[in-house]
This record gives sequence, structure tokens and C-alpha cells, in this order.
Amino acid sequence: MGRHFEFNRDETLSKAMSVFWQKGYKATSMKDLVDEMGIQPGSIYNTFGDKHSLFIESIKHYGEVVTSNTIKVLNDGESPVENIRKFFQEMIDRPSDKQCIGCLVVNTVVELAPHDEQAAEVVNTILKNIKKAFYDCLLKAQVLGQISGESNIKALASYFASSTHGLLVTGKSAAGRQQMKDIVGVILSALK
Amino acid sequence: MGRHFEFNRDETLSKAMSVFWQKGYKATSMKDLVDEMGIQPGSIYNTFGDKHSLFIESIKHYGEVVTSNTIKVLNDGESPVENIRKFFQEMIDRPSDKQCIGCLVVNTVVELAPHDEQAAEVVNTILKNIKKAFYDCLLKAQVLGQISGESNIKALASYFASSTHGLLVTGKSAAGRQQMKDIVGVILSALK
DNA sequence: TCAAATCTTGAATGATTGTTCAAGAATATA
DNA sequence: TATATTCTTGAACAATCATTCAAGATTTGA
Repeated sequence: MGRHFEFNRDETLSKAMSVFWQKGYKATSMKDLVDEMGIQPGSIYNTFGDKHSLFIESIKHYGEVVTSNTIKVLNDGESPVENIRKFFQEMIDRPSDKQCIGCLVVNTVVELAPHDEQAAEVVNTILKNIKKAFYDCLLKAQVLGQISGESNIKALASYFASSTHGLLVTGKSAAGRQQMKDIVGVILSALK
Repeated sequence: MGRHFEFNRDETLSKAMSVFWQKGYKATSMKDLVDEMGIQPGSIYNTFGDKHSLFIESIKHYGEVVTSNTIKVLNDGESPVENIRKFFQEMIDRPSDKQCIGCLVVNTVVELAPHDEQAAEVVNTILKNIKKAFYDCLLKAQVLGQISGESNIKALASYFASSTHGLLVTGKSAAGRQQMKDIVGVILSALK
């Protein structure tokens, strides 16, 4: 009983996530959130708690929606090695306004994780998922004989994850498309 | 004529740089700066202008002092290839409290560059310097026959720079020393 | 020694921050 | 319909923010 919610929880959370992704945690004000989410402070605090809690939920939401979707390509289709190529190809092809997808994680690692245990934990879980997706993919590739049985696939998985972060940082700077292609080319040579 | 400065400009700038490096731009308050720099707001504004100007000067100072020093290893000694190995080895060996050296650049790329033209410009200059240091080093290696003449050293230079950023992000997360070693091992395999 | 110049200090400024809360609106049950 | 419940609103809050500025301290040149 009582009044119904006039907004969809997931939709507003998604909007909050977008603001944090674009501006970062500190640079996002409650006013920004009110404007973008389209609900008043009272509703935000009633539904999500304070700004920090909302941020934590936003990262989790990011991991569940955006990251999951990004790494999905690693584990479908027939050829694991081809999947890895596709993954990095998509990092280049992304339209420039969305080029920073994945950055909420990287941004949080850089901006908050060192001083915010809770944020660090959430983000590390996502990072583990990314690494695991690469690992599972490489394991399949090894079973199929696409890469040598002597390859250290644990190291390779960490390497591909780290390379992804590097690309996201590089993509945020003045790097052009050709430079991104160059880098991906060398990254993928680790598979030979 | 008039009263002398009671502080050393470069020393206080260096202290400001440290605070920005540890906390990021937005999370650093004027109070933090006053406390760490050891001078009052009036002196800061009189000497460096506002917070943003101080930040811009801090990044420049970082590029001139810290980055320059970090990439120096790439261009001394006899063996360019060995220099690149040393460079990445130092990224691993760094004591954990200083493990994020280089992060003021990465941090700025992530936190500010997308919305701050001036910061973006300063940071891109530093990124160019890093890439150029790798390029010069690789060119020497090619001349000496340490790497194939057919290698695309422009691509390799971009790759090593991007890999460095990736390592800095990875190093800020819960990655252990072994993982960093694994990653560097694969990164360096691009030289074979 | 006096006056002009310049740096230092730290309290005061107004703007913005995250957060709270009382009043109003909408719904469910009795 | 009346009452209890719950959500919505947005003004109000104290705290903190970056910044300013007048008063005091120190130095130089006359």
C-alpha cells in the first residue's frame, strides 16, 4: 500500500551510471544527478541511499550490463582466437562518443580505488571477470590447438586485460584510429 | 625591492604535484594544498594563479621531472633492446607506494582530458614524448640489427606506450607482483 | 629613518556541496 | 469514504568549496 514509484529503478540507475561514466565520481554533483535522473534528491536518497552508495550501485550495474556485454564476444562462436580478434576490433570500431566504454571501470580504478575500499572491491570483481573471460577463451583455443599447449595462458589472459586498459587510456588521448589499429595489431601478435 | 619570497617556488610546486598525483584534481581541495604546500591561499594565488592554473603547472612539472626521468633509461647505455627491458622491469620493481608513478598523466587523461582542453594539451605533449622515446630507442635497435628491419617501429612505439598505460592501471588494482611480471613478459615478446 | 614596494597571513566571501525533512500527492485497505 | 502508508517535491541545512582582500611583516632605495 502507499503511493507507487513514478520512475523505473533500473532506468534511473542507468542514467546515474552514464553521468558518473562521463564525469567521474567527484566531478558529478547531486544537481547533475537530479537533472539527469529526472527525480528529486529525496527520491534518490530514498531509493539509492547517499551519493556514494549510488555510485557503488552504478559500477555494479555497469559490470552487469556493459562489461558483460563487451566480453560476451569472447565466448560465443566457433573460433576462440577469432573471438579475441573480434574483441579488439570492436575496441577500434566503437563510435568515438562511445569509445570510452569500459572507462567507468578504468576511471574508478584510477580515481577512486586507491582511496575507496568499497569501490576497489567492486571494480576488482569486474576486472577478475574480464580476465576470466580471456582465460576461458584461451583455454578453449588451447584445447582446439589454435595456440600452443606450452603457452602460459594465465599470463596471456592478464596481458590481454592489461592491454585493454591501455587501449582505453590511449583512446581517451589524442590517439587517432590508425594508431589504435597499429597497437591492436601488435597486441594480437602475442597469439602467434 | 619589497619583501622576499619565503618559499621556494619549485619546491612548493613539487608538493602540489604530489597532492594532485595522490588525490586527483577534483578531490584535491585548496585546504589540502595549503596544508601540503605549507603556504597560505594568498601566496598560492599570488604565485600560481587559481587551482586550475596550479594543476596545469603541476602536470608540466611532472612531465619535466618525473616522466623525463622515467624514460631516460630508454636512451642511455649500449643496447636499446636491453633498455626497453629495463624500462618495464622498473615498472615492476617500483616500491608499491610509488608504483603509480606516471599516474598523474594517466589519471589526468582519464579524469580531466575529456572535458579540459588545456589539460588535454599538456598531457598529450607528455604522451608524445613517451612515444618518441620508444621510437628513437627502437630506431637505434633497428640500426644495430637487434630487431628486424621490417618491424613497424612506429606501431611498436605506440604499442609500448599503450602497454605502459595498461600496466599503470593494472598496477593500481589488486594485481600482484607475479601478475605484473607475467604481463611484462608477454609485452616484451613483441621484440622477438 | 622614512616611504614605497612586495610578500604573508588568515579571516571573510559567496557559491556550491551533499543531505535532510516537512508538506503535499497518490495509492491500498478497511 | 476515511485512514494509513508511501512516494514526491523542493526549500532549507550545515559544511565545504575556491577565491579575495585588508592588515601586518619584511625588504629596498632614498
